[in-house]
Amino acid sequence: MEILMTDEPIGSYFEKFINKDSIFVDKKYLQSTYTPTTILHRDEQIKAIADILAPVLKLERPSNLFVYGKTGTGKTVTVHYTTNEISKVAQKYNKPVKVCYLNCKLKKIADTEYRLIAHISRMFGKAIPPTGLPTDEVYNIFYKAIDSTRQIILLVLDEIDQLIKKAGDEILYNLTRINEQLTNAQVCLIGISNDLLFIDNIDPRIKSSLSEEELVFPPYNAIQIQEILLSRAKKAFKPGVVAQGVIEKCAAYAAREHGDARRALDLLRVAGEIADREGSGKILISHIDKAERKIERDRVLDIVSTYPRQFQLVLYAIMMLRKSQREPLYTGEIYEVYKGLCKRVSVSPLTQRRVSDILGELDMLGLINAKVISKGRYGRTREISLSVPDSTIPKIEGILESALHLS
DNA sequence: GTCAATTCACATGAAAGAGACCACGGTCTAGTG
DNA sequence: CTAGACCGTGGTCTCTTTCATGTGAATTGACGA
Repeated sequence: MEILMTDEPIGSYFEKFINKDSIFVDKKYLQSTYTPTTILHRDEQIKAIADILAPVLKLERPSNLFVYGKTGTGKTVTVHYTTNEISKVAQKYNKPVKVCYLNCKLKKIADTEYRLIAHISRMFGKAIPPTGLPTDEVYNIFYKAIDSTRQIILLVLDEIDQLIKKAGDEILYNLTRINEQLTNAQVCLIGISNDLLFIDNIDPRIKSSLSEEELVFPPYNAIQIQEILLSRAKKAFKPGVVAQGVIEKCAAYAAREHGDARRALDLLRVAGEIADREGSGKILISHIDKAERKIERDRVLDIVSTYPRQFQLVLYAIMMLRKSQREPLYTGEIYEVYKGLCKRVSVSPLTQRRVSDILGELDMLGLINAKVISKGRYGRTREISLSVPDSTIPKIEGILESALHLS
């Protein structure tokens, strides 16, 4: 959030804002929710998905499909696109094909068995309370809801690895066997996963029925990302506002991060916003650097201010300890400082077991670097260091201190 | 010097509990005709 | 007689605790050269 630095009246600021011409034509083309009309560098995959799913148009149940690939390799967008096309055609020929897309990562929507089934049922117009019903009851409602008419349902489960990690693989077992319970309707599962190893850790029976077909999305290379960026930038920005080398730099950043196109698009969009706000009529390379820092800072600050108090306490303990002591830090030390901190703010401390998990989660979030090491005779522990840029540390401290009512 | 056993300081897993939230069905109450 | 208020029961969900088991290499100490 940039702060208004001048002392002119706020009204005229807004007026300026509305009159100021932005370098954007339409930002939506750079947002990750946008599905482009043509997808670059994914022809093979589109063709493969189309081949696999085509039988739905004859009302035959296609094989279940499992899609792998790292983040930002276009899995979601490609599946979206293909299933959209299918439902368009199906509509044209009046075939009862329905596509259900669900992102399992979204909290409070589809991160447990109950919620997943409830959410799908709601898509079919059944009202299901957010909690309170037995799970098999919800299944019954679900069966009734979809089995009432003859139809084929393409159930797309995005980030399915998250769901399994949190809720176990029983859901998948139930889902893969769902067709046995149905007389009219048929369900085809399309699983999308970021985690390439995930399928190896589930029950082999489920594995074989879920991944009747598999499809791997390779990362984009830098050139491909450039082309993608270019095609989106053409629509999103006014002509000529993107300086030489900007696209290339964005692509290079993203290619470094295993070819994550989403990241590249975010970077470009934020760079555009910054350029806009600075009143510079062009996006320069320096804006990309600023954008990268801003994205990271916003992400970190968001986590720090929204996560539960116990997480904040652990993080604050790490930051305190870091001042008096050289990194790396170890779990035991942090726990001691944490306990002291709890006493100070009169919060009952958690067990070390729990704190250990919290440290693991902070690591996953990328706020700290935690590596399990063995110090031989002196035990096994996590070696921990803070992994946020130094420039944001004072801000984090500020947020934590006010959130925890420390002085 | 070499080798296996020991040992530390946690990590990691599994299970179960606490407390918040919620639906459902039954009972009670007050208002209505 | 009926709509709504008010329980009790039984369910989910998240965060935790409890108990149990695992683990990797520095250290130790026995052994043989």
